[in-house]
Amino acid sequence: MKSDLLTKLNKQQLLAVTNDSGPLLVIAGPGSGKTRVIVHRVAFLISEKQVKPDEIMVVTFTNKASRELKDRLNGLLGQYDASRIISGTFHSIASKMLRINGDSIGIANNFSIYDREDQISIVRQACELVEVDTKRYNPSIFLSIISNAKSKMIDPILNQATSDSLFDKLAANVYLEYEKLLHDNQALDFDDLLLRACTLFEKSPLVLADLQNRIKYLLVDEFQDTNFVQYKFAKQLTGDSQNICVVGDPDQSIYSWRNADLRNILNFQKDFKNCTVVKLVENYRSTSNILNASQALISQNSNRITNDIETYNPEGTPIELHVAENEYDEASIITEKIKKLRLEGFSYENFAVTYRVNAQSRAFEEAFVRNGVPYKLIGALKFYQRREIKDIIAYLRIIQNSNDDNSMLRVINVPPRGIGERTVTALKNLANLNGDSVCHALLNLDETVLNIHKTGIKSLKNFQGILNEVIEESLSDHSLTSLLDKILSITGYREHILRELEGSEERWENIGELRSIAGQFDDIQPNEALNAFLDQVALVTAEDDPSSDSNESVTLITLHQTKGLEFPVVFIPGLEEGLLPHSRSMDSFDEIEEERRLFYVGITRAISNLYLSWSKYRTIFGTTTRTIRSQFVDNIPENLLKIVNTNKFQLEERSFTKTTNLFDQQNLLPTINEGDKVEHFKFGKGVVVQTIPRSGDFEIVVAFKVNGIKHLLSSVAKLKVLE
DNA sequence: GATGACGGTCTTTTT
DNA sequence: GACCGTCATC
Repeated sequence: MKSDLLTKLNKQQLLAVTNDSGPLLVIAGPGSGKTRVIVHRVAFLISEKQVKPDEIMVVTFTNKASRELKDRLNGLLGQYDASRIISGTFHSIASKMLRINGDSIGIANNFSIYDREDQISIVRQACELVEVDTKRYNPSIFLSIISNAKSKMIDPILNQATSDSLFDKLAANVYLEYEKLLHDNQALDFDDLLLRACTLFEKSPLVLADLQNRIKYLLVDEFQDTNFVQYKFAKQLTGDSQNICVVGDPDQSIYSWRNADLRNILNFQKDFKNCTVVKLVENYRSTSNILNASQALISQNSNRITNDIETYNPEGTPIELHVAENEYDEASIITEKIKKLRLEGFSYENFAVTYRVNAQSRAFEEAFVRNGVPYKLIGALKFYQRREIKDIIAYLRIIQNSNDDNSMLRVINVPPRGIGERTVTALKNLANLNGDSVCHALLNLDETVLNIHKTGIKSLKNFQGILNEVIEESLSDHSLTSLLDKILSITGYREHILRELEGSEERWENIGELRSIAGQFDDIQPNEALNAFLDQVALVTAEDDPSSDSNESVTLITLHQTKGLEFPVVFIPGLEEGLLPHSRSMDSFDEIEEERRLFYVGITRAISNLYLSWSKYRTIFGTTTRTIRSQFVDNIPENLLKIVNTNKFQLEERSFTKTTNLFDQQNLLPTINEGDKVEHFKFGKGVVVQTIPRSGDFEIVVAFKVNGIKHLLSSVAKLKVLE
C-alpha cells in the first residue's frame, strides 16, 4: 500500500501528503498536482495513520469536486469506506450542522435556504417597508452591501449605528428589515449559513467541542477564495490538534467580489505560528509554451507572493492569436478550428471555450448548432433557477417550512386559481394581524373577517383544500417522488405547463428531471429526505447542473467556473478592453490585477493547445462598437504567439500591431494632487494619499472613507476633485 | 382577475 | 435584444 501511495509523488508533494501533524499551508501553482496531494493526503491518513474516514473533513469549492474526491479515494482505498469522509462546500457543511444543532441558537431544523432570487424579493419587501424607491436604487446594490457586511460579520444594528451618509443609513435600514423578514420566513440566506454556524460554535461550546473531537483532520481546498467567515469557521473547527491543512494559490484568487479575502493566506501563517509551508512549483499539465506565457502574464501583477512555476513538459504547439471581424466571425473561426482538430484525433470533450461573461455564449451556441457540434453550456440558465423548477420547489418548501411566506406567495396563484392581488393582500393582512404566516392564515381561514368578494373566498377555500391534501400526503410515509407526483396532480401543474404555447415540452421534461433527482432520496427517511433534497437544490454549484452531464461535447463555460478544471484544447475569445478586463473592473489597480489573474486561470487550464482571440467589432446591447485589443495580450511575449488572420477581408491587419495604449495618447499631467479630497462614483469620498507616474498616466492612491485604500488610474477612474 | 402590449432597464463573475 | 414590471383592456 505504502509504495503504491507515495512513489508517484515529487518531493514537495510527498512533504504535503505525509506532514501529518499540525497546521499546513500548501501553495499550489496551476497543474502542480493539488488534487493529487489532497487525495493522497487523505488516503495516507486513513491507511497509514489509522485515521477513520469520518474523522476527516474536506472542504471543496464545488459539490462535484467533493464527489470526485470520494470516487478517487474509493479507488485508492478498497477496504475503507471513503463515502464516510465529511466533505462538501462550506455552505453545505454549515447547513448540515445547523439542521442538527441549530435549535440551540434558535434556528429550527426546517429552515428554508434563500437563493439570490428569493433574496431580491426580500430586499424589495424591505425597501417597501422603509420606503426606499426600488426604481431609484437597484435592490441588488443592497444585496451586495448586506452580503458584504455579513461576510465580514458586521451586525445590522452595529452597522446602523456606524453609518453616516444618507445612503449608508438607508442601506442599514434595509439590512435591518431584511433580517427581520428572513426571520419571519424562518429562512437563512447563503451568508447566514456560515455566519450562524460560527455563532453556534461560539454560543454552544459543547457542540463545538464535540465537533472538534470528531474532526481530527481538516482540509480546505481553494483557500485563496475563502472569505473572513469561512476562515473563521475553519479556525473554530480546528481544535487543539491544530491539524488544519489549507491548499491554495494566491495567483488564482478570482472571487474578491464575493468577498474572498487573500489576506486569509497571510493571516494563516500568523494564526498558526508553527505552520509548515509547502510550495508546489512544478507544473505537470501544460506545454512549456503555455506555461511560459502564463508566467509572463502573471509576473505583471505587483501584489503578488512571487512563486514561479516551471515545467519539464515539451514546448508543444504555438499559442495562436486570432483576430476576428465580429463575434460571429470569432465563433465560426473557433468552430472551424474544432472541426479541424477533431480530424487530428481530438474529440469534442477535449475542447473548452472559456469566456468572461455568460452572454458571450450565444454566438458560440448558434455556430455550434449550425455546424452540428455538440456542446454543453455550464451554469448559464441554471436548471434550478428555471421557473417551473422553482415553482415545484416552492410547494415543497411550504411543506418543509410553513412560515416560508415567500414561497407561499410565489405559488398561491400558480397555476392561476383566481386568487388575485386584492385577495392576497387581504390574506396577508389577516396573517400580519395575528402574527401568523400566510400559510397558517389560509389553513385556519375564518372567512367572516375577510372583507373580500365571495369569489375570492371560494378561490381561497379551494387552495386551502389543495394545501391540506398535499400536506396530508407529506405526513404519510410515502417517498419524495410520490409527494412530488401528488403535488403535480393535485395542483394541476402539468396541465398548466402544457397549456403554455412555447417551450412547454421542455418545461415538462425539466420537471421529469427534477423528479428523478428527488428519486435519489427515496431510500432516506421521508421527513429527512425533504430537508436533504431541498438543501441539495439550494446549494448546488454550477457544475452540478444536470444538463452538464452529457459527454462527447464541447464545454462552454465562464472563466470563473473553469477553476480547478483542465482541457486539452482551450479557447479564450473576447480578449478586448472592456470585456477582459471587464469594464466594471477597470477602475482600480486591484481590480485589473484580479482580471489578469482570471486570464491566468484561463490560460493555465490548457494542456496542449491554446487559442486566444479578439474581434474588432462587438455588439453589446444591440449596438455595434469598435473594440480595442486587451492590454493583457501585450503581457504575453511575442515569440510565444502565432498571429493568425483567418479572415480574408482583413489582409491589411496582418502585421502584429500593438494596440495603441489608451493612456499613452493622453500624456496627462497630474490634475490631482496629494491631499486633495476626491469623490469616486463607486467608492465614495476620500483623500488622495499618493500619486505615482505610470507610463503616461498616474496611479492615484486614495484612502476612501468607507472602502479603504484603493489604487486608481487617473485616466480611467473618474475622480471628481472636491473643494 | 387574466391577459397582452409597451417601455424602460440592463450584463460581470456565483455559493 | 431579452427580460421585467407596469398599465390598459377584456
